[in-house]
Amino acid sequence: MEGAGRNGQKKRVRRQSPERVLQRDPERTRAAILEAATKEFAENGIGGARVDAIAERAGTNKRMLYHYFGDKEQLYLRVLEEAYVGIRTAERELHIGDRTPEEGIGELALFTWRYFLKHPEFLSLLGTENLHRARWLRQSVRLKELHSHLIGELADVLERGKKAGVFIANADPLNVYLTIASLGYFYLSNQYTLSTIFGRDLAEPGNLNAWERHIVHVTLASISA
Amino acid sequence: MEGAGRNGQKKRVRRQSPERVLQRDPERTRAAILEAATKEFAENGIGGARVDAIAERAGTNKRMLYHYFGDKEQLYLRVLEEAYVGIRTAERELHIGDRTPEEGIGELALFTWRYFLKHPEFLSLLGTENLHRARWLRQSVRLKELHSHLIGELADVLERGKKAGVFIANADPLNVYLTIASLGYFYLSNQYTLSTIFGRDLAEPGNLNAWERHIVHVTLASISA
DNA sequence: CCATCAGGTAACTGTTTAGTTACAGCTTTG
DNA sequence: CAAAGCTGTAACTAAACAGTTACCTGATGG
Repeated sequence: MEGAGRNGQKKRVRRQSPERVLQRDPERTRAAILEAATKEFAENGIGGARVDAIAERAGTNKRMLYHYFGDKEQLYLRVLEEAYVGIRTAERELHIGDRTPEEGIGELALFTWRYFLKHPEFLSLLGTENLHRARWLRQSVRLKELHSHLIGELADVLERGKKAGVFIANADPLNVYLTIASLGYFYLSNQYTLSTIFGRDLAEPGNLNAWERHIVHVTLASISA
Repeated sequence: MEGAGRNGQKKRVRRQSPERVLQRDPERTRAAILEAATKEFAENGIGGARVDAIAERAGTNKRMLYHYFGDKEQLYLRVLEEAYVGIRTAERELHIGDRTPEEGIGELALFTWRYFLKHPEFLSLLGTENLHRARWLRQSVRLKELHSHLIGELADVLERGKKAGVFIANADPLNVYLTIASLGYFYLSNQYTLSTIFGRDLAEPGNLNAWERHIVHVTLASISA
Protein backbone atom coordinates (compact mmCIF):
# COMPACT_ATOMS: atom_id res chain seq x y z
CA MET A 1 0.00 0.00 0.00
CA GLU A 2 2.59 2.59 1.01
CA GLY A 3 5.56 3.57 -1.14
CA ALA A 4 8.01 0.97 -2.41
CA GLY A 5 10.61 0.24 0.27
CA ARG A 6 12.51 -1.97 -2.09
CA ASN A 7 14.01 -0.82 -5.35
CA GLY A 8 16.69 -1.99 -7.71
CA GLN A 9 19.55 0.07 -6.26
CA LYS A 10 22.32 -1.86 -4.55
CA LYS A 11 23.11 0.88 -2.09
CA ARG A 12 23.59 -0.26 1.49
CA VAL A 13 23.44 2.01 4.46
CA ARG A 14 25.34 0.84 7.53
CA ARG A 15 24.55 2.10 10.95
CA GLN A 16 26.35 1.20 14.14
CA SER A 17 24.33 0.78 17.31
CA PRO A 18 26.02 3.35 19.58
CA GLU A 19 25.06 2.03 23.02
CA ARG A 20 25.43 -1.71 22.50
CA VAL A 21 28.33 -2.73 24.79
CA LEU A 22 27.14 -6.28 25.49
CA GLN A 23 29.73 -8.75 26.67
CA ARG A 24 30.61 -11.42 24.12
CA ASP A 25 29.86 -15.01 25.02
CA PRO A 26 29.75 -17.53 22.20
CA GLU A 27 28.79 -20.41 24.48
CA ARG A 28 25.87 -18.51 25.90
CA THR A 29 24.69 -17.47 22.43
CA ARG A 30 24.92 -21.06 21.23
CA ALA A 31 22.94 -22.34 24.18
CA ALA A 32 20.35 -19.57 23.80
CA ILE A 33 19.81 -20.51 20.16
CA LEU A 34 19.41 -24.18 21.07
CA GLU A 35 16.88 -23.41 23.79
CA ALA A 36 14.92 -21.01 21.60
CA ALA A 37 14.91 -23.53 18.76
CA THR A 38 13.63 -26.25 21.09
CA LYS A 39 10.65 -24.07 21.99
CA GLU A 40 9.97 -22.92 18.44
CA PHE A 41 10.16 -26.43 16.91
CA ALA A 42 8.08 -27.88 19.76
CA GLU A 43 5.39 -25.25 19.34
CA ASN A 44 5.18 -25.16 15.56
CA GLY A 45 6.69 -28.30 14.11
CA ILE A 46 9.48 -28.17 11.58
CA GLY A 47 7.30 -26.77 8.81
CA GLY A 48 5.79 -24.09 11.00
CA ALA A 49 8.97 -23.05 12.84
CA ARG A 50 10.47 -19.76 11.69
CA VAL A 51 14.20 -19.16 11.67
CA ASP A 52 13.65 -15.46 12.34
CA ALA A 53 11.52 -16.33 15.36
CA ILE A 54 14.24 -18.58 16.78
CA ALA A 55 16.86 -15.86 16.38
CA GLU A 56 14.61 -13.32 18.03
CA ARG A 57 13.70 -15.64 20.93
CA ALA A 58 17.41 -16.28 21.47
CA GLY A 59 18.12 -12.55 21.57
CA THR A 60 20.44 -12.83 18.59
CA ASN A 61 20.06 -12.97 14.81
CA LYS A 62 20.06 -15.38 11.92
CA ARG A 63 23.71 -14.87 11.07
CA MET A 64 24.76 -16.51 14.35
CA LEU A 65 22.25 -19.32 13.96
CA TYR A 66 23.60 -20.25 10.56
CA HIS A 67 27.15 -19.76 11.81
CA TYR A 68 26.80 -22.24 14.69
CA PHE A 69 24.35 -24.77 13.28
CA GLY A 70 24.57 -24.73 9.49
CA ASP A 71 20.91 -24.50 8.56
CA LYS A 72 17.39 -25.00 9.88
CA GLU A 73 17.41 -28.78 9.49
CA GLN A 74 20.74 -29.33 11.20
CA LEU A 75 19.58 -27.14 14.07
CA TYR A 76 16.42 -29.21 14.32
CA LEU A 77 18.40 -32.44 14.49
CA ARG A 78 20.58 -30.98 17.24
CA VAL A 79 17.48 -30.05 19.23
CA LEU A 80 16.08 -33.56 18.81
CA GLU A 81 19.32 -35.24 19.85
CA GLU A 82 19.62 -33.10 22.96
CA ALA A 83 16.04 -33.97 23.90
CA TYR A 84 16.82 -37.70 23.77
CA VAL A 85 20.06 -37.27 25.69
CA GLY A 86 18.06 -35.42 28.35
CA ILE A 87 15.56 -38.16 29.11
CA ARG A 88 17.98 -41.08 28.81
CA THR A 89 20.50 -39.39 31.10
CA ALA A 90 17.88 -38.75 33.80
CA GLU A 91 16.59 -42.31 33.36
CA ARG A 92 20.00 -43.85 33.98
CA GLU A 93 20.22 -42.21 37.38
CA LEU A 94 17.13 -44.13 38.53
CA HIS A 95 19.01 -47.43 38.98
CA ILE A 96 15.82 -49.47 38.85
CA GLY A 97 17.85 -52.62 39.52
CA ASP A 98 18.54 -51.55 43.11
CA ARG A 99 14.96 -52.31 44.20
CA THR A 100 12.56 -55.23 44.25
CA PRO A 101 11.26 -56.07 40.75
CA GLU A 102 7.81 -54.60 41.40
CA GLU A 103 9.26 -51.43 42.87
CA GLY A 104 11.71 -51.13 40.00
CA ILE A 105 8.98 -51.31 37.34
CA GLY A 106 6.74 -48.97 39.34
CA GLU A 107 9.63 -46.53 39.69
CA LEU A 108 10.32 -46.55 35.94
CA ALA A 109 6.63 -45.98 35.18
CA LEU A 110 6.45 -43.07 37.61
CA PHE A 111 9.66 -41.54 36.32
CA THR A 112 8.55 -41.75 32.67
CA TRP A 113 5.16 -40.23 33.39
CA ARG A 114 6.60 -37.39 35.43
CA TYR A 115 9.34 -36.69 32.89
CA PHE A 116 6.73 -36.45 30.11
CA LEU A 117 4.65 -34.20 32.33
CA LYS A 118 7.57 -31.86 33.00
CA HIS A 119 8.88 -31.81 29.43
CA PRO A 120 5.98 -31.30 27.03
CA GLU A 121 8.44 -30.03 24.42
CA PHE A 122 9.98 -33.50 24.29
CA LEU A 123 6.61 -35.03 23.42
CA SER A 124 5.99 -32.41 20.76
CA LEU A 125 9.36 -33.01 19.17
CA LEU A 126 8.70 -36.76 19.04
CA GLY A 127 5.36 -36.08 17.40
CA THR A 128 6.93 -33.83 14.79
CA GLU A 129 9.74 -36.26 14.05
CA ASN A 130 7.30 -39.15 13.63
CA LEU A 131 5.08 -37.09 11.35
CA HIS A 132 8.11 -37.07 9.06
CA ARG A 133 8.85 -40.76 9.63
CA ALA A 134 12.06 -40.14 11.59
CA ARG A 135 13.63 -38.53 8.54
CA TRP A 136 16.14 -36.58 10.62
CA LEU A 137 16.61 -38.96 13.54
CA ARG A 138 17.62 -41.70 11.13
CA GLN A 139 20.59 -39.59 10.10
CA SER A 140 21.79 -39.30 13.68
CA VAL A 141 24.77 -41.41 14.62
CA ARG A 142 24.90 -40.36 18.27
CA LEU A 143 21.72 -42.06 19.46
CA LYS A 144 21.86 -45.74 18.60
CA GLU A 145 23.87 -46.80 21.66
CA LEU A 146 22.02 -44.52 24.06
CA HIS A 147 19.06 -46.92 24.26
CA SER A 148 20.49 -50.41 24.68
CA HIS A 149 21.27 -49.64 28.32
CA LEU A 150 17.60 -49.08 29.16
CA ILE A 151 16.45 -52.35 27.60
CA GLY A 152 19.28 -54.28 29.25
CA GLU A 153 18.50 -52.98 32.71
CA LEU A 154 14.80 -53.63 32.22
CA ALA A 155 15.49 -57.21 31.07
CA ASP A 156 17.42 -57.84 34.28
CA VAL A 157 14.57 -56.60 36.46
CA LEU A 158 12.02 -58.73 34.57
CA GLU A 159 14.26 -61.79 34.88
CA ARG A 160 14.61 -61.33 38.64
CA GLY A 161 10.84 -60.89 38.91
CA LYS A 162 10.26 -64.07 36.97
CA LYS A 163 12.65 -66.05 39.20
CA ALA A 164 10.92 -64.63 42.28
CA GLY A 165 7.60 -65.83 40.87
CA VAL A 166 5.99 -62.38 40.74
CA PHE A 167 6.22 -61.74 36.97
CA ILE A 168 5.01 -63.86 34.05
CA ALA A 169 7.61 -65.82 32.09
CA ASN A 170 7.22 -64.19 28.68
CA ALA A 171 7.39 -60.49 29.60
CA ASP A 172 9.37 -58.70 26.90
CA PRO A 173 11.40 -55.67 28.08
CA LEU A 174 10.65 -53.60 24.98
CA ASN A 175 6.93 -54.32 25.31
CA VAL A 176 6.98 -53.31 28.97
CA TYR A 177 8.68 -50.04 28.15
CA LEU A 178 6.32 -49.37 25.25
CA THR A 179 3.36 -49.98 27.56
CA ILE A 180 4.61 -47.44 30.08
CA ALA A 181 5.49 -44.90 27.43
CA SER A 182 2.20 -45.39 25.54
CA LEU A 183 0.03 -44.62 28.52
CA GLY A 184 1.95 -41.48 29.41
CA TYR A 185 2.54 -40.19 25.91
CA PHE A 186 -1.00 -40.52 24.58
CA TYR A 187 -2.66 -39.00 27.61
CA LEU A 188 -0.41 -35.94 27.60
CA SER A 189 0.27 -35.35 23.94
CA ASN A 190 -3.39 -35.81 22.99
CA GLN A 191 -4.88 -34.11 26.05
CA TYR A 192 -6.14 -31.14 24.00
CA THR A 193 -8.29 -33.06 21.53
CA LEU A 194 -9.33 -35.57 24.19
CA SER A 195 -10.43 -32.88 26.64
CA THR A 196 -12.40 -31.25 23.83
CA ILE A 197 -14.24 -34.30 22.52
CA PHE A 198 -14.93 -35.96 25.86
CA GLY A 199 -15.68 -32.74 27.74
CA ARG A 200 -13.37 -33.50 30.66
CA ASP A 201 -10.25 -31.46 31.44
CA LEU A 202 -7.46 -34.03 31.46
CA ALA A 203 -4.95 -31.44 32.70
CA GLU A 204 -6.82 -31.03 35.96
CA PRO A 205 -4.62 -32.19 38.91
CA GLY A 206 -7.11 -34.80 40.12
CA ASN A 207 -7.24 -36.41 36.69
CA LEU A 208 -3.46 -36.29 36.32
CA ASN A 209 -2.95 -38.05 39.65
CA ALA A 210 -5.56 -40.66 38.82
CA TRP A 211 -3.83 -41.42 35.53
CA GLU A 212 -0.43 -41.66 37.22
CA ARG A 213 -1.82 -44.35 39.52
CA HIS A 214 -3.53 -45.98 36.56
CA ILE A 215 -0.26 -46.30 34.64
CA VAL A 216 1.50 -48.08 37.51
CA HIS A 217 -1.50 -50.34 38.04
CA VAL A 218 -1.86 -51.28 34.36
CA THR A 219 1.86 -51.88 33.88
CA LEU A 220 2.13 -54.21 36.85
CA ALA A 221 -1.18 -55.94 36.07
CA SER A 222 0.07 -56.72 32.56
CA ILE A 223 3.15 -58.64 33.76
CA SER A 224 2.05 -60.03 37.13
CA ALA A 225 2.12 -63.80 37.47
CA MET B 1 18.93 -16.93 -13.33
CA GLU B 2 17.11 -16.71 -16.67
CA GLY B 3 15.37 -13.59 -17.93
CA ALA B 4 12.74 -11.84 -15.85
CA GLY B 5 9.41 -13.54 -16.35
CA ARG B 6 7.71 -10.94 -14.22
CA ASN B 7 7.71 -7.23 -14.99
CA GLY B 8 5.65 -4.26 -14.05
CA GLN B 9 3.25 -4.38 -16.99
CA LYS B 10 -0.34 -5.27 -16.18
CA LYS B 11 -0.99 -7.01 -19.46
CA ARG B 12 -2.65 -10.39 -19.16
CA VAL B 13 -2.57 -12.98 -21.83
CA ARG B 14 -5.44 -15.45 -21.84
CA ARG B 15 -5.15 -18.78 -23.50
CA GLN B 16 -7.84 -21.37 -23.75
CA SER B 17 -6.83 -25.00 -23.41
CA PRO B 18 -8.13 -26.35 -26.71
CA GLU B 19 -8.49 -30.06 -25.90
CA ARG B 20 -9.89 -29.88 -22.35
CA VAL B 21 -13.38 -31.38 -22.66
CA LEU B 22 -13.58 -32.69 -19.09
CA GLN B 23 -17.04 -33.30 -17.72
CA ARG B 24 -18.05 -30.90 -14.96
CA ASP B 25 -18.76 -32.44 -11.58
CA PRO B 26 -18.75 -30.11 -8.57
CA GLU B 27 -19.31 -32.93 -6.06
CA ARG B 28 -16.40 -34.91 -7.42
CA THR B 29 -14.14 -31.85 -7.35
CA ARG B 30 -15.15 -31.09 -3.77
CA ALA B 31 -14.47 -34.66 -2.67
CA ALA B 32 -11.16 -34.73 -4.53
CA ILE B 33 -10.02 -31.57 -2.74
CA LEU B 34 -11.01 -33.01 0.65
CA GLU B 35 -9.16 -36.25 0.00
CA ALA B 36 -6.08 -34.49 -1.31
CA ALA B 37 -6.11 -32.12 1.66
CA THR B 38 -6.38 -35.06 4.08
CA LYS B 39 -3.21 -36.54 2.62
CA GLU B 40 -1.33 -33.25 2.45
CA PHE B 41 -2.18 -32.21 6.01
CA ALA B 42 -1.46 -35.70 7.33
CA GLU B 43 1.93 -35.81 5.65
CA ASN B 44 3.12 -32.30 6.40
CA GLY B 45 1.13 -30.86 9.27
CA ILE B 46 -0.71 -27.60 8.95
CA GLY B 47 2.42 -25.48 8.77
CA GLY B 48 4.07 -27.70 6.18
CA ALA B 49 1.02 -28.31 4.00
CA ARG B 50 0.95 -26.35 0.74
CA VAL B 51 -2.29 -25.10 -0.79
CA ASP B 52 -0.80 -25.42 -4.28
CA ALA B 53 0.10 -29.04 -3.53
CA ILE B 54 -3.45 -29.84 -2.41
CA ALA B 55 -4.91 -28.32 -5.58
CA GLU B 56 -2.48 -30.26 -7.72
CA ARG B 57 -3.12 -33.55 -5.90
CA ALA B 58 -6.85 -33.01 -6.38
CA GLY B 59 -6.37 -32.43 -10.10
CA THR B 60 -7.83 -28.94 -9.82
CA ASN B 61 -6.56 -25.50 -8.82
CA LYS B 62 -6.55 -23.06 -5.96
CA ARG B 63 -9.55 -21.10 -7.22
CA MET B 64 -11.84 -24.09 -6.61
CA LEU B 65 -10.30 -24.82 -3.23
CA TYR B 66 -10.97 -21.31 -2.01
CA HIS B 67 -14.39 -21.39 -3.64
CA TYR B 68 -15.54 -24.50 -1.79
CA PHE B 69 -13.72 -24.22 1.52
CA GLY B 70 -12.94 -20.57 2.20
CA ASP B 71 -9.30 -20.78 3.13
CA LYS B 72 -6.57 -23.15 4.24
CA GLU B 73 -7.64 -23.25 7.88
CA GLN B 74 -11.31 -23.92 7.20
CA LEU B 75 -10.31 -26.71 4.83
CA TYR B 76 -8.10 -28.17 7.54
CA LEU B 77 -10.97 -28.13 10.05
CA ARG B 78 -13.22 -29.88 7.53
CA VAL B 79 -10.60 -32.58 7.04
CA LEU B 80 -10.30 -33.06 10.80
CA GLU B 81 -14.05 -33.26 11.34
CA GLU B 82 -14.46 -35.83 8.59
CA ALA B 83 -11.71 -37.93 10.15
CA TYR B 84 -13.52 -38.02 13.50
CA VAL B 85 -16.85 -38.80 11.87
CA GLY B 86 -15.15 -41.68 10.07
CA ILE B 87 -13.89 -43.51 13.15
CA ARG B 88 -16.93 -42.84 15.34
CA THR B 89 -19.32 -44.05 12.64
CA ALA B 90 -17.42 -47.30 12.15
CA GLU B 91 -17.20 -47.73 15.92
CA ARG B 92 -20.95 -47.46 16.37
CA GLU B 93 -21.51 -50.40 14.07
CA LEU B 94 -19.59 -52.66 16.43
CA HIS B 95 -22.43 -52.92 18.99
CA ILE B 96 -20.10 -54.04 21.76
CA GLY B 97 -23.09 -54.43 24.07
CA ASP B 98 -24.32 -57.48 22.14
CA ARG B 99 -21.56 -59.69 23.53
CA THR B 100 -20.26 -60.85 26.90
CA PRO B 101 -18.44 -58.05 28.74
CA GLU B 102 -14.98 -59.54 28.10
CA GLU B 103 -15.73 -60.09 24.43
CA GLY B 104 -17.14 -56.59 24.12
CA ILE B 105 -14.01 -54.94 25.54
CA GLY B 106 -11.76 -57.22 23.48
CA GLU B 107 -13.74 -56.37 20.37
CA LEU B 108 -13.43 -52.64 20.99
CA ALA B 109 -9.68 -52.97 21.56
CA LEU B 110 -9.25 -54.96 18.34
CA PHE B 111 -11.39 -52.55 16.34
CA THR B 112 -9.50 -49.50 17.60
CA TRP B 113 -6.11 -51.03 16.90
CA ARG B 114 -7.08 -52.13 13.40
CA TYR B 115 -8.71 -48.83 12.56
CA PHE B 116 -5.53 -46.96 13.60
CA LEU B 117 -3.50 -49.42 11.54
CA LYS B 118 -5.63 -48.87 8.43
CA HIS B 119 -5.90 -45.09 8.81
CA PRO B 120 -2.47 -43.66 9.57
CA GLU B 121 -3.65 -40.27 8.28
CA PHE B 122 -6.11 -40.11 11.19
CA LEU B 123 -3.27 -40.51 13.68
CA SER B 124 -1.20 -37.86 11.92
CA LEU B 125 -4.06 -35.39 11.96
CA LEU B 126 -4.58 -35.96 15.68
CA GLY B 127 -0.88 -35.33 16.25
CA THR B 128 -0.96 -32.12 14.27
CA GLU B 129 -4.08 -30.86 15.99
CA ASN B 130 -2.64 -31.57 19.43
CA LEU B 131 0.60 -29.83 18.54
CA HIS B 132 -1.57 -26.75 18.22
CA ARG B 133 -3.53 -27.52 21.39
CA ALA B 134 -6.79 -28.30 19.57
CA ARG B 135 -6.93 -24.75 18.29
CA TRP B 136 -9.17 -25.70 15.35
CA LEU B 137 -11.09 -28.60 16.87
CA ARG B 138 -12.23 -26.35 19.69
CA GLN B 139 -14.04 -24.20 17.12
CA SER B 140 -15.97 -27.19 15.82
CA VAL B 141 -19.58 -27.42 16.86
CA ARG B 142 -20.33 -30.69 15.08
CA LEU B 143 -18.23 -32.99 17.23
CA LYS B 144 -19.25 -32.59 20.86
CA GLU B 145 -22.21 -34.99 20.73
CA LEU B 146 -20.45 -37.55 18.56
CA HIS B 147 -18.52 -38.95 21.52
CA SER B 148 -21.01 -39.34 24.36
CA HIS B 149 -22.44 -42.44 22.69
CA LEU B 150 -19.12 -44.31 22.93
CA ILE B 151 -18.65 -43.58 26.62
CA GLY B 152 -22.25 -44.51 27.40
CA GLU B 153 -22.05 -47.84 25.64
CA LEU B 154 -18.72 -48.60 27.31
CA ALA B 155 -20.14 -47.75 30.74
CA ASP B 156 -22.94 -50.28 30.20
CA VAL B 157 -20.51 -53.04 29.30
CA LEU B 158 -18.34 -52.30 32.35
CA GLU B 159 -21.40 -52.30 34.61
CA ARG B 160 -22.56 -55.68 33.31
CA GLY B 161 -19.03 -57.04 33.80
CA LYS B 162 -18.97 -55.77 37.34
CA LYS B 163 -22.34 -57.40 38.13
CA ALA B 164 -21.13 -60.66 36.58
CA GLY B 165 -18.09 -60.49 38.86
CA VAL B 166 -15.53 -60.45 36.04
CA PHE B 167 -14.55 -56.74 36.17
CA ILE B 168 -13.35 -54.65 39.10
CA ALA B 169 -15.82 -52.22 40.68
CA ASN B 170 -14.07 -48.93 39.96
CA ALA B 171 -13.36 -49.28 36.22
CA ASP B 172 -13.92 -45.90 34.58
CA PRO B 173 -15.17 -46.00 30.96
CA LEU B 174 -13.04 -43.06 29.84
CA ASN B 175 -9.94 -44.61 31.41
CA VAL B 176 -10.62 -47.91 29.67
CA TYR B 177 -10.98 -46.22 26.32
CA LEU B 178 -7.86 -44.12 26.90
CA THR B 179 -5.93 -47.27 27.77
CA ILE B 180 -6.94 -48.96 24.53
CA ALA B 181 -6.28 -45.86 22.44
CA SER B 182 -2.94 -45.15 24.16
CA LEU B 183 -1.48 -48.54 23.36
CA GLY B 184 -2.51 -48.40 19.72
CA TYR B 185 -1.76 -44.75 19.08
CA PHE B 186 1.72 -44.62 20.57
CA TYR B 187 2.94 -47.81 18.93
CA LEU B 188 1.81 -46.73 15.47
CA SER B 189 2.32 -42.99 15.50
CA ASN B 190 5.77 -43.27 17.07
CA GLN B 191 6.89 -46.40 15.23
CA TYR B 192 9.46 -44.48 13.19
CA THR B 193 11.50 -43.05 16.05
CA LEU B 194 10.98 -46.20 18.14
CA SER B 195 12.19 -48.51 15.37
CA THR B 196 15.21 -46.25 14.92
CA ILE B 197 16.31 -45.96 18.54
CA PHE B 198 15.57 -49.54 19.59
CA GLY B 199 16.77 -51.15 16.37
CA ARG B 200 13.66 -53.28 15.89
CA ASP B 201 11.24 -52.82 12.99
CA LEU B 202 7.88 -52.29 14.69
CA ALA B 203 6.05 -52.36 11.34
CA GLU B 204 7.06 -55.98 10.76
CA PRO B 205 3.92 -58.22 10.67
CA GLY B 206 5.09 -60.45 13.52
CA ASN B 207 5.60 -57.45 15.79
CA LEU B 208 2.27 -55.93 14.78
CA ASN B 209 0.40 -59.13 15.62
CA ALA B 210 2.21 -59.50 18.93
CA TRP B 211 1.24 -55.94 19.88
CA GLU B 212 -2.39 -56.52 18.88
CA ARG B 213 -2.54 -59.46 21.30
CA HIS B 214 -0.71 -57.39 23.90
CA ILE B 215 -3.31 -54.60 23.75
CA VAL B 216 -6.21 -57.00 24.38
CA HIS B 217 -4.29 -58.71 27.18
CA VAL B 218 -3.30 -55.46 28.92
CA THR B 219 -6.77 -53.94 28.64
CA LEU B 220 -8.50 -56.95 30.15
CA ALA B 221 -5.79 -57.43 32.80
CA SER B 222 -6.26 -53.84 33.93
CA ILE B 223 -9.98 -54.27 34.71
CA SER B 224 -10.27 -57.96 35.61
CA ALA B 225 -11.58 -58.73 39.06
C1' DC C 1 -31.97 -19.27 -27.99
C1' DC C 2 -29.90 -16.18 -25.29
C1' DA C 3 -29.04 -14.20 -20.59
C1' DT C 4 -27.35 -15.65 -16.41
C1' DC C 5 -24.60 -18.08 -13.41
C1' DA C 6 -21.94 -21.87 -11.46
C1' DG C 7 -17.70 -24.42 -12.49
C1' DG C 8 -13.12 -23.92 -14.02
C1' DT C 9 -8.25 -22.06 -15.60
C1' DA C 10 -3.97 -19.80 -14.95
C1' DA C 11 -1.64 -15.61 -14.45
C1' DC C 12 -0.91 -12.29 -10.98
C1' DT C 13 0.27 -9.89 -6.37
C1' DG C 14 1.83 -8.60 -1.73
C1' DT C 15 4.05 -10.73 1.84
C1' DT C 16 6.85 -14.01 4.16
C1' DT C 17 10.66 -16.99 4.28
C1' DA C 18 15.29 -19.30 4.36
C1' DG C 19 19.51 -18.17 3.51
C1' DT C 20 23.54 -14.52 2.18
C1' DT C 21 26.39 -10.61 2.32
C1' DA C 22 28.60 -6.21 3.44
C1' DC C 23 30.37 -4.33 7.17
C1' DA C 24 32.19 -3.51 11.92
C1' DG C 25 33.58 -4.09 16.82
C1' DC C 26 36.14 -7.36 19.97
C1' DT C 27 39.96 -10.34 21.20
C1' DT C 28 43.89 -12.82 20.63
C1' DT C 29 48.65 -13.34 19.47
C1' DG C 30 53.22 -12.80 17.02
C1' DC D 1 50.41 -2.72 18.59
C1' DA D 2 48.82 -4.37 14.22
C1' DA D 3 47.11 -8.09 11.47
C1' DA D 4 43.98 -11.72 11.53
C1' DG D 5 40.14 -14.03 12.82
C1' DC D 6 36.01 -14.53 15.64
C1' DT D 7 31.44 -12.57 17.26
C1' DG D 8 27.86 -9.84 15.92
C1' DT D 9 24.39 -6.58 13.19
C1' DA D 10 21.05 -5.57 9.84
C1' DA D 11 20.08 -4.96 5.16
C1' DC D 12 19.50 -7.69 1.20
C1' DT D 13 17.75 -11.35 -2.31
C1' DA D 14 15.53 -15.14 -4.76
C1' DA D 15 12.11 -18.19 -4.12
C1' DA D 16 7.91 -19.77 -2.17
C1' DC D 17 3.67 -18.84 -0.33
C1' DA D 18 -1.53 -17.82 0.50
C1' DG D 19 -4.85 -15.64 -1.49
C1' DT D 20 -7.08 -12.74 -5.75
C1' DT D 21 -8.45 -11.50 -10.22
C1' DA D 22 -9.42 -11.53 -15.12
C1' DC D 23 -11.38 -14.26 -18.04
C1' DC D 24 -13.45 -18.38 -20.10
C1' DT D 25 -16.98 -22.27 -20.82
C1' DG D 26 -20.69 -25.34 -20.15
C1' DA D 27 -25.33 -25.79 -18.27
C1' DT D 28 -29.92 -24.16 -17.24
C1' DG D 29 -34.26 -22.02 -17.35
C1' DG D 30 -37.38 -18.28 -18.88
